[in-house]
Amino acid sequence: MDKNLKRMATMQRMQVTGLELFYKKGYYNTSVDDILKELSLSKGAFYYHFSSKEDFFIQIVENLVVRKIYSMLIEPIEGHENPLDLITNCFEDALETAVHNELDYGFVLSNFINEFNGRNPKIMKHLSDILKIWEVNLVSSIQKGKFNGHIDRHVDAEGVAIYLMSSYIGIRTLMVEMAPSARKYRFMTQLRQYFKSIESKPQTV
Amino acid sequence: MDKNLKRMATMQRMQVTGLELFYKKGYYNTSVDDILKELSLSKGAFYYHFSSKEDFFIQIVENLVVRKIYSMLIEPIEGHENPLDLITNCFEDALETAVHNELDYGFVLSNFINEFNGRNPKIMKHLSDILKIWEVNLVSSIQKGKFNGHIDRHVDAEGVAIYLMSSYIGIRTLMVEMAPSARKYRFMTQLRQYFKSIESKPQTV
DNA sequence: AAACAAACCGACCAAGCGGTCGGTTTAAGT
DNA sequence: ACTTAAACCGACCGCTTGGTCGGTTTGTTT
Repeated sequence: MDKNLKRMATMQRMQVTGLELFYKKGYYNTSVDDILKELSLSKGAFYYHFSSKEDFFIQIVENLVVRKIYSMLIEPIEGHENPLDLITNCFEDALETAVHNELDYGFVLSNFINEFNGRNPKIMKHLSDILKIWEVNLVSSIQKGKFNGHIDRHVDAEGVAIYLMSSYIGIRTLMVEMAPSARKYRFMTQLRQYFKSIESKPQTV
Repeated sequence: MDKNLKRMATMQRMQVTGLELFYKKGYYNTSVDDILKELSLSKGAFYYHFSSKEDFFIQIVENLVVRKIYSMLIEPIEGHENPLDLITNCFEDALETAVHNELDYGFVLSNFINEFNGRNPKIMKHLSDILKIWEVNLVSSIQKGKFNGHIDRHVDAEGVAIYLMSSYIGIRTLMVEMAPSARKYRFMTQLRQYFKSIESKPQTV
């Protein structure tokens, strides 16, 4: 596509373009030829590097999707500040990125989970693992917040994590469907409202 | 399948089976022949009743999906009681149904939105319409709650609706992926926490 | 029983799919 | 210059897909 991508190893280029198209059109609705056409490469090149379409996809998940989730949703909440602020900013940034991406097709991870759920257990396993990592990091962040006095000691960290993940997955679906900017704003306002209700109350004991 | 379904009009049977398979395996991953095999019918019968696979799907959405959303998510919140209670019970029931369905593949509507988003605008329009109906009903329910003194006058009804829809869509995705019962419980607990934060405070003026 | 249309059958088609394979190009080592 | 192997090409295979169509069955009307 670009001149500076010319030197990128063929395998890498295939994976990047593969993720682009799988994300845009879905796995089953994207053929190997679609990807190869985009890169002016042949079937031979593809099956020289990957043993199957499924294997190709799993490598994409392991390499590119994992990294995306880390940089967008995990690393931003890893500081020592108030977790509620970190999460608020993290979501704010992630959603803002989606708003400004005119070719947004939703949350990569939940899109794929939806597509493979009950259809391909092998791939589902890989996607579930990523989800688990996100969950674990959210939980430990919230627990840290409880310990540091930012979050009410009585709240269930697991519960908060599930609730946050749910709402994020959902808003990303809704933003794709219509009025992303307005929906993002409304979502963030309610998120702050919810956070206010679980932050530690000053008059404790 | 069942003896008592034998009298069901062929068109209806096709739609019911079609929805079953589309929901289970996805639209693109389900062939017309898959549906016909299940019913022991032929291509001729299918294309006598429907002009294309797409047309078939749209009729399924208009007939069956709409009704499902109405009975599961809209009618249960139509009473005159406290909307926060109505919505809580509505979500509780909807999620409990999912928990007890061992063959659960997530929220029909969001699954299809994910599959068709950016790929088939015509179908997307029909799905968006249903989402809009849900949103409108949630908003009016919440506004009623504000008027009747159940919900704090300062909350943004649109915002609450979007937040509720987001979280519901998300938790359905998460429940499909793992531990549905535990996740449902945690979700409902946090939902109640959130609702506590937007209910009308007794000491108002 | 003749007529007729609605409902249904199933062989068929072109196109597209994932995957294979014998052969060619490219580039580095000697 | 020769060898060797990695990288790549593209014709090809078997199979499935959505969709077509000439023909048969079924049920109702007269």
